[in-house]
Amino acid sequence: MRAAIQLADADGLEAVSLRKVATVLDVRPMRLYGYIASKEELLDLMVDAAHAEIRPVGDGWREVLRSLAEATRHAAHEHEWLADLLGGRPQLGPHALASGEAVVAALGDVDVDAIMPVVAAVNAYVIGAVRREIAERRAERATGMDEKRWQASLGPYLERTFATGRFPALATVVRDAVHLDADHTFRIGLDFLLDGIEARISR
Amino acid sequence: MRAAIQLADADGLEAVSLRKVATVLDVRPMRLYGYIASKEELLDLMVDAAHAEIRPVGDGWREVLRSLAEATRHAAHEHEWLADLLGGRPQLGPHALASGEAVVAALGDVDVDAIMPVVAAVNAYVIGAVRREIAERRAERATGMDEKRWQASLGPYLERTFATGRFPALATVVRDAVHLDADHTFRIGLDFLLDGIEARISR
DNA sequence: CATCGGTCGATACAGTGTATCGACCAGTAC
DNA sequence: GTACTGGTCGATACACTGTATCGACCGATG
Repeated sequence: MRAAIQLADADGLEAVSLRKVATVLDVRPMRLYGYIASKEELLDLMVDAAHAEIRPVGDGWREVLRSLAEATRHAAHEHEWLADLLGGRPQLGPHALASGEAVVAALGDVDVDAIMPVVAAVNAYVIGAVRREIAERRAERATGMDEKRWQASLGPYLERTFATGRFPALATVVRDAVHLDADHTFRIGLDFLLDGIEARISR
Repeated sequence: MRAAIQLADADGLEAVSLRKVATVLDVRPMRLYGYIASKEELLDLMVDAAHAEIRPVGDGWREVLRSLAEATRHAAHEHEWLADLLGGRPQLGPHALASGEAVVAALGDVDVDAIMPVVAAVNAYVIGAVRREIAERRAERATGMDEKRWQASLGPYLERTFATGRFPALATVVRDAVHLDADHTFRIGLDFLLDGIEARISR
């Protein structure tokens, strides 16, 4: 599992094959089936291992939920393959449950029936936001490693598309509105959600 | 592309191979490369085609955003493979842009600089919520097609895990709190988010 | 009718996850 | 010390993947 994470960190998720993992461990491929039942199980183990790095901290439900979100995002920045896996299968491994336990424990002052929807909503937002962010980051990297070539490559396409006049409102926003960086976008969306939660649970 | 969607609807995303698509079309595999550059491009086309079914409607920003969310979720229910692809790559195809245009156009009464973060936040929530929901649905289906066997298979594992006493808060919530169905969970999270947005943009 | 140019797709390649089953070896009985 | 037996392990094989290559073919041109 550690070997698989090593491979995924270095060359992405598609670089993880049972043969390569076995090679890293200096073992024959079929040996791995003594420990895992399938490749999917290996991926599940990788995700659970990543959850070990997600330790929400803070006082009060809002701080803890914000911490959970930031920690998850941070983990996905260190292990971009997490963005591909998060939310793809139910997470019931020990480390994932431990994260959940820490969060739920910190929500002691919240109505019991409200806890699950609140945590589910924050998790959903984080999963989606991280996926979008990593996807964009990869697309930028694919078009030449720096932002200049990215704009040079995307710009013309969008220019042409907007020039057709089929997306006037979109064109206006893209051209006129200030563009926030990834950090701000993530935090603003998270604030929307936490504000909404606060309004409802204190009702 | 339509052939690929047919295959994915029937047997899931991993059933989509260029050979099978070519067979459906009664064509030799390499012929496909006259229309697409790679399999990834085919997947992008599938996602954009799915966006054609996502047409937000309604009056006012809140109704339109809710409609966008529900329509996306509905599309993912009809095409479960969407859950695997959504958010995985930037969506710049014509139908995806058309969805964006419809949404942005309906947000005319919102401050220009607020539009992008708001739409991004709603999209992020929807992507994550849909992924989680579909993942759970698949897990249920994998353990015997009906809810009874699902609980019979998951229950013992969770019982055993909670019996260790390592996750007391989690155990309490899972045992004592009312369990919402997928529809309610989705809508409650969406309401949190829209409430939070409303509070900020009318400030 | 001959030649040329360009297109098309059969073949090949380097991989993938995993089922199968023969080889091997520790432990036992004599 | 030797013969046998049971069970484990992993080499081999299979069915499949996405896609590069390049020879064959065919329509158009001289």
